[in-house]
Amino acid sequence: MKKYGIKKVAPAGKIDYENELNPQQLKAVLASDGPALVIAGAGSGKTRVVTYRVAYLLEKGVSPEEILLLTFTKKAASEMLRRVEDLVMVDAARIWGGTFHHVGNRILRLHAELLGFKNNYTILDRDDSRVLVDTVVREAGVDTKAKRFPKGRVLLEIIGYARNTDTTIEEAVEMKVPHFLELISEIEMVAVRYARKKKELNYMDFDDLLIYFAELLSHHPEVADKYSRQFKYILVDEYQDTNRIQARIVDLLGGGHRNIMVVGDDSQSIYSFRGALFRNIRDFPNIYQGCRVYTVETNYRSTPEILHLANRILAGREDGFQKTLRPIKKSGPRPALIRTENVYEQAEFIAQRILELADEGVNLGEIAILYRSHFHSMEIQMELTRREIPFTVRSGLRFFEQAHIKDVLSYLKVIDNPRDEIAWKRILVEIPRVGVRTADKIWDILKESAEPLSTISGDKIPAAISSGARPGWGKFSLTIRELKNNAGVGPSELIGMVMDSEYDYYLQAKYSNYERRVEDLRQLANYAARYDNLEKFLDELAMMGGVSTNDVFAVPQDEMVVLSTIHQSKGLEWDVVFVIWLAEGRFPPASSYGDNGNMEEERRLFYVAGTRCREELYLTHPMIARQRSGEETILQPSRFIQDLPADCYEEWQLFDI
DNA sequence: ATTCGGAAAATTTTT
DNA sequence: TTTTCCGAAT
Repeated sequence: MKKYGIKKVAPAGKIDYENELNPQQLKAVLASDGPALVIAGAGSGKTRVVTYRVAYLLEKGVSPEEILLLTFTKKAASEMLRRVEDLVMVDAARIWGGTFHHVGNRILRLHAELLGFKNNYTILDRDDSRVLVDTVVREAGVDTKAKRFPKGRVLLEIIGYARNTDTTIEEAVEMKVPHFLELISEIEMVAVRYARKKKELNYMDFDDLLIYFAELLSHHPEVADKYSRQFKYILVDEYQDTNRIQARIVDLLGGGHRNIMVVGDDSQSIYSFRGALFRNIRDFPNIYQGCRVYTVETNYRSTPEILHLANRILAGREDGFQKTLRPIKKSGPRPALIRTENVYEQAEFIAQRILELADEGVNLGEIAILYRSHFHSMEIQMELTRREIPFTVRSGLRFFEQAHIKDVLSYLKVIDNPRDEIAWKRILVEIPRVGVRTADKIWDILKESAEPLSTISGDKIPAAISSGARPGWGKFSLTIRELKNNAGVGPSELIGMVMDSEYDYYLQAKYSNYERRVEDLRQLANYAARYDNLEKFLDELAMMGGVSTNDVFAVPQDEMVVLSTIHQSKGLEWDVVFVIWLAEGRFPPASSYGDNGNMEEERRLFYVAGTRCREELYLTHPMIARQRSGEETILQPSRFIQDLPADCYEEWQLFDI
């Protein structure tokens, strides 16, 4: 079938900036060249400022590829670029937009040899990284039994924190898990071997995409020069959540021409656990002398009642830029505080209220339930299911992190990169009668081979493994051979081949919900159809861990209540928002107490939660909760609520009818 | 020496 | 729902 592309050729209508922006926004959008900081409070049209700014630059004659737009998620970038295209007749796809990780990857793909990698490196997602760290621990012969040694997950967190904050492993351990300080030398050794192993195997984890990006720019002036010449204008969104490395990257790229505009809100910095420094935004004007500071405070999103509460959350804070959200919307109901007997009553209240709202004509898609930690959503999920209220969960295990998805992707990975140890071992141990030991043996042979995919067919491997494992191996090698012979057909078809292979029997045997998993895989194949290049497909997926099932399936969102962690709700908004589990020990969580905790960040998190809401805000907390031991404890209301003046909310009392 | 099966434990927040 | 740990089975 013939396919048509669309190119806009009509001349762009001139944008009427004065009419479409408020005075504060206008000043920021029309800012002249040079460093600029835009402090944009929640709901103040931050995205609008960024998109109009980009459109303005384009109208001025800046060409799209000269603009670098760094955002917090890939989705935010594409959304902004889409809106730019509505404003100006320019092919916005030519603008470099995405997360630091995306842009880093794009550039590293071209220059990785300069750093001792090959350009076709494989990106490790978090689970891959964990597996590799565990492998390193095993290979290093650390005695994990004598003293309790941190697990892969924990080690990764330590290593990642140290790298993202540019500090030593020792400091990271002291900060995160001080009780492991006595094992510091072993942990340091693991960190070193992990880094070495990644280089040997041509792997980059998420942190590497940032750190090697920065290293590339600082150690190779000719590369830095090339890109800082190319990107004449740099815009960074959510600058309050950048870490030291990211700030350095901005510096290295834009330090010369200084046409850097950073946008953010220091009150919404909620990622310090992964190294974000809200100092970055606070100190920006000092680092960039002559920087102009623009403040955008008019809030278009929320009612005065909600903003009053939001402003009070952060009242008395010393640090940061002074700003007060100024309402423009008409008055609405006061936020409600509901104390419930226990978690079940909390869930029942919310479900009931949602049904009432639906009766009043509120669209379910305009309702969100926000919480601090994913597991806080469990009772709610059960209650909504029981009452057949449709909902979508945007936290917890992500679509691409599910076992069967990762299995099938591993088949594709070994075709794309036959030296991918993690992917090989993952699928090898799924062969009947093959476990870790046999997988090690097979990998040793593959590793030494000049062409691993051809070695699959020889008799070298059957000779090395036990007779029990040979039949399984035979079928497996056939599948690999078939994939290899069709490597050019595109990821979607390859996924189909894996599904038709012996792997299907494995799935049936292993999982009780086989049907649903097969359906997932069909959707994955469906999704893959939009890619014709295997490497690109795998790259995107590795960095899309945060994508939920619904993003992949393109299910219409407007019919479902959204359940989300507050972190994931950043940048989004709903008419009705429930913030749940507002009890001491839950939100703020126990981990935020004490010297190593970060109570101020928790408070900002509460601020983010409240400011997601347009009309009706509900704060709930159970008064009694069952501990894991089975014991019932009385919960204190969250200090965030106790600290609020009483005029911020009204209290509702529940009674049986 | 390995694999496999069942029971127990564990889940902050994420590019 | 998944990882981890341990003893039985091959």
